[in-house]
Amino acid sequence: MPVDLPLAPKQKRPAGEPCCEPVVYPDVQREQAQHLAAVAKALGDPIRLQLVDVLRKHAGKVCVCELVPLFDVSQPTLSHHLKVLREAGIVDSERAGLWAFYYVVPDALKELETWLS
Amino acid sequence: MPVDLPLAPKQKRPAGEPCCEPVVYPDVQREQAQHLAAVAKALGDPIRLQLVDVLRKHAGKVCVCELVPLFDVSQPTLSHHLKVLREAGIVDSERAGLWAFYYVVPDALKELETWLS
DNA sequence: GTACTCGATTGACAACCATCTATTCAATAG
DNA sequence: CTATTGAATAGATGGTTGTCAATCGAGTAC
Repeated sequence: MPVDLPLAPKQKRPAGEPCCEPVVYPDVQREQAQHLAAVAKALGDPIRLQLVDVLRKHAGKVCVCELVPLFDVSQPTLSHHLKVLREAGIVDSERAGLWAFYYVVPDALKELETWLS
Repeated sequence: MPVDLPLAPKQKRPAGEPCCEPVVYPDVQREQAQHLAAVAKALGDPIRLQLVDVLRKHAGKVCVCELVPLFDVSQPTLSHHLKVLREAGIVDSERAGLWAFYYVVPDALKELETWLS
């Protein structure tokens, strides 16, 4: 994840010259940044963040019917948020008859946590 | 941050009754979730995440003129992203003559990191 | 079978977002 | 003073997002 920008202070510079040479950003990092940002983006809604919070607290699988009454949004809206989290790879679901049970994918948040620390 | 959902399995239930009682979500947590989500949202763009990454790697303050050539976006667009990060409390800036130097606010990401772990 | 229930999907709509070009503002250089 | 420069702002635009009401599909209960 390191970048190694050649970061000269450049307090003063000659008038006509450019301020600094363009630095190539490694593509590997760019891809990882895209993934990290995608996870962060999925967490960037209060309802989704609380959903993840609830699911993580109850380490097991949680029925959607338990989740809906926790929030002041309609059932389709909550279903949409769960879909966003699923597509970001943060949660997954399992059906049992009529019910759907959601859970946090193990280590799905680890990469972001590592980057943050 | 704990939630303490009374999470009964509810494998089967009588037909007419509701699936589960509504559970009150503590308002304290709701506010914290809003803050955490705001920080995550600001990180939810690849360019902004890479900006934070660059600024964190170079523990000092970095001139905007160093940052612009790193990305394939115009200078106003980058300025916009820096503003978003500033308004989320993640970075701050300091002017020295014509130049503006940005840096990551110490511990700005700590709350999110703690929540993630 | 019919009636009902849970959850996902669809379609619509307003709000927001990332991006650009053009401009402005402040500071420096001459 | 004027010209130039680094960065922020304004305005426009196409795309995305959060939300809801309505509907659908699959499973269950009778």
